[in-house]
Amino acid sequence: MAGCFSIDEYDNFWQSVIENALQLDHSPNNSSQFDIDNNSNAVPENKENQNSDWNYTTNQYTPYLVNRCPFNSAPVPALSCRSVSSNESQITTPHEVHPYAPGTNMLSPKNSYSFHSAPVTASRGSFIASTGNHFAPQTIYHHTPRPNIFGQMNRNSIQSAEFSAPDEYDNFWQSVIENALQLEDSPSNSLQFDFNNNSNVIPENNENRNNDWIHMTNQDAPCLVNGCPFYTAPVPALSCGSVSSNDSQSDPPHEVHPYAPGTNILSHVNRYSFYSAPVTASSGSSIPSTGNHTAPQSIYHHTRRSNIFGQMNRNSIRSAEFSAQAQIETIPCKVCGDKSSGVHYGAISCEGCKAFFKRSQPSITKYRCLRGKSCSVDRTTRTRCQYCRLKRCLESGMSRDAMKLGRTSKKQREKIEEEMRFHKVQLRGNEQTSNFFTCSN
Amino acid sequence: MAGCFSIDEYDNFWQSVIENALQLDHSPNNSSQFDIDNNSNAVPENKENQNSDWNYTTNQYTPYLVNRCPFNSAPVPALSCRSVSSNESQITTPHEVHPYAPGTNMLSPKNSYSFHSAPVTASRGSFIASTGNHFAPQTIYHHTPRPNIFGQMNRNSIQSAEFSAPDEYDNFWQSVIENALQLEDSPSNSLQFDFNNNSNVIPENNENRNNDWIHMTNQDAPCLVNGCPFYTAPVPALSCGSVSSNDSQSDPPHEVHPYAPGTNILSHVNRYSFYSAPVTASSGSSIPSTGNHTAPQSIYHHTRRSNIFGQMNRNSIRSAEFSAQAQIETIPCKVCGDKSSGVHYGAISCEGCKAFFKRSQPSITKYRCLRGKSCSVDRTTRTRCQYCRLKRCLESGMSRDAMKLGRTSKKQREKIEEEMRFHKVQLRGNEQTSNFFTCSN
DNA sequence: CAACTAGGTCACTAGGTCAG
DNA sequence: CTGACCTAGTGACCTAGTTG
Ligand SMILES: [Zn+2]
Ligand SMILES: [Zn+2]
Ligand SMILES: [Zn+2]
Ligand SMILES: [Zn+2]
Repeated sequence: MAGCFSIDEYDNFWQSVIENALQLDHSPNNSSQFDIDNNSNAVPENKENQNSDWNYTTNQYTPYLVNRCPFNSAPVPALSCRSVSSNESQITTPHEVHPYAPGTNMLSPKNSYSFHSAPVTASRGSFIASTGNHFAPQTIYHHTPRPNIFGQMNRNSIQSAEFSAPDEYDNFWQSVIENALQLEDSPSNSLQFDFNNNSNVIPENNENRNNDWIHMTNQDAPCLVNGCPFYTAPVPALSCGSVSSNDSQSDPPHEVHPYAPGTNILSHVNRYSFYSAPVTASSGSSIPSTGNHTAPQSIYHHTRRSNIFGQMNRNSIRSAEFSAQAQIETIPCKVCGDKSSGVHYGAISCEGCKAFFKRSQPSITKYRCLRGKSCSVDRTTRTRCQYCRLKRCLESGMSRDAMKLGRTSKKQREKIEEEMRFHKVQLRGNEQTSNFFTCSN
Repeated sequence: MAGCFSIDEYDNFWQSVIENALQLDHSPNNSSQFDIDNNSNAVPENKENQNSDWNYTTNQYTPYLVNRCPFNSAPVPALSCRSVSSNESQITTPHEVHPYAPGTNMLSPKNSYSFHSAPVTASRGSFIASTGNHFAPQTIYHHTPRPNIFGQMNRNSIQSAEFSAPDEYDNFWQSVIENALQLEDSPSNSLQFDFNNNSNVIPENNENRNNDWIHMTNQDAPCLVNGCPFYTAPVPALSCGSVSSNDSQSDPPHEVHPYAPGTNILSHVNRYSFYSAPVTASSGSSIPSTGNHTAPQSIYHHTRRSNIFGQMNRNSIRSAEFSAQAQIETIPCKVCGDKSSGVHYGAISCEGCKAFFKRSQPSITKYRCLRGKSCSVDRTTRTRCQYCRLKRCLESGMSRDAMKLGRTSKKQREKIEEEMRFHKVQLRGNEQTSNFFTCSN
């Protein structure tokens, strides 16, 4: 069993896997779809040159700027095999791009459809503060390119374009990966990826100190992006480099295998993301070192994984990634049914209703209903009748006297969790939110 | 030549400058304009008391709440000498406020016309996370007061009210400052402000590595707020306190002279603002240390300056500071292509289309197309066919249910900024937008 | 402490207004 | 009828401060 893979070794392994795959007869690049020279479907040069953003980046003849991407050698599809919906502001005539083609943001979060802001990185081996990687993920640059393809599309289009790739293409690469994982010299068969016999992971008791971490560091389900070829590949469990521990570290952290599943190498990394990310367990101390490393590898693991969601706050990360731990936000606003943000003035309510109730305090009388005092109050209609909105607030039990400060007590928490469970079921069970929120009338 | 000014020394210097100036015969406070006792133009007491915002804050008899402001002893004008435009929602009868009078927001950015956001600070010497100052600039509190004076005025009015002060008043204080700068014991004559012989500034080659920094750290034009009496005063180049170095520091950073030009003491500081700001030049290294400080003072200088614009990304900062700012208006109306004014009924649209859609609400059917229901709808033709205009509105997604109120969320903002960038490029690229957006029949 | 929320801010827009 | 201009709300986001 192999020991510890260096980044180069890891790279080389996957690189050769790809290269071998490209030789196969049934490889996509041997199809006419990828025959760029005989393809009129490519972005015309003159089009590209009209837009400086496109200049050197979307040139389909030199698609990959970076040599660390596993798709480095995979061909760019030039031939459209299905149509992509587009809107009026799309730069060129819409043309098909394979979701996993280099230059596309396969792994990127749905909401990071812009790469214009992606840091243009330096050369390999440099340190990029914004990502916290010692080895700058040059793939970021790699992915700077094609924003315009999706840039002006709406989310839904992006999503489908990204993730509902033609099966053939998907399956081909998926099987390439899967076969590779069987190889004896695969990283997955190395000690480094052997979680069961690895003392390098965060000790449970540490994890448990911070709820935020519990699921994030679950190393058994490394990649969250369904459809990613690395979805099933293992996360490295054994760190090769040393890590400094806190969330604001400025020194080069340890190496993280850029393609390790669970790390979202391809995503646009928001510079602010993690400095505010949840951190250490113990107060003032650094994270307990594991072996001769100062930080648990999984912190990095976490950090990288958060990338998937870009700049989110803790709660969002937690719920978005794992939604295992129920959040109060799953319970809709008792007044209008919008997403709640906690217990305000005694009722689970949204930011809007909270602020509305606050503003309404002094004079309940000043509002007047122009209809029958039974206007509907939901997310879209809530602003149409102040009287009825305030009525709903009061009916929901909002009151200045009911203000809740400080922590949620265990009893409260229990009650809330019960309700959350109910709403989860509701959500899964057919989105029929019904009139649960209509506790009044 | 004096050495390093402490904050107290810096304060005291300016305090005494002001105090001396107030003794001068031609000082404003010796004019009848500032004779509050014999002045009927002041805010009437009963008015003040009507609005809790005014209560204790705008009491003109005790105008300064803080003793660190250089204008602490400067009088509040009570007598109007020119008129201020006002609108009906203004709380009191409009009355003149001298732009540099205490209680006015002389130093505030033009777009911070509300001070509701100014953090109400603690006592001197405490640490305020939000500003990153060890010595909390209490003047923030000081300047919280008079929002209502300008509160409901539009930007233009504010701007003129703030910055086009009566010349006499301006000139008086300007010359006071200028004279003070000539004094031997002025901070400007101290080593601390001597940029030419100061190794503590960022070396040029470092600055130049990152274009973004070039202008920001230009120490020759320290204060951006035209009209500020410190406009011409120097920025300290030599740090007196120690600074921890990285961009995500959590410890109290060094002291920054609260009144140092370039520091925007009055602005509301968003906590995340700068931790991400300085992206270092050199690979793998932390921010170049300066002397025995770990961070270059000018980064702080920059940092502070960014405050003016709150939490913006690099590009925004740059453009906001040094050129006209990028606004949503760069994105044309989705209906007619005219200049948009925001998101109305769910679509980026112009004032005209907004109002048109509003008027069209009650009777959606009443319009009729006299041609083939495919009339062109642009800036000039939009009024020719109501039917087709409304059709375009609906196609653009305008709907009463899509109303967006309140602030733009970060995600929305990101999307908008992406589109703005796109349209900027289009604009630069020869304005031949032609019928680009009309690609879908 | 860590987990919460009241309250504050202020960037935004619906809807009103009124001169063309 | 149109649309430039204005303001009362609105609500996303933040932080001080409270509580278990
Ligand atoms: Zn609500
Ligand atoms: Zn009603
Ligand atoms: Zn329009
Ligand atoms: Zn028509």
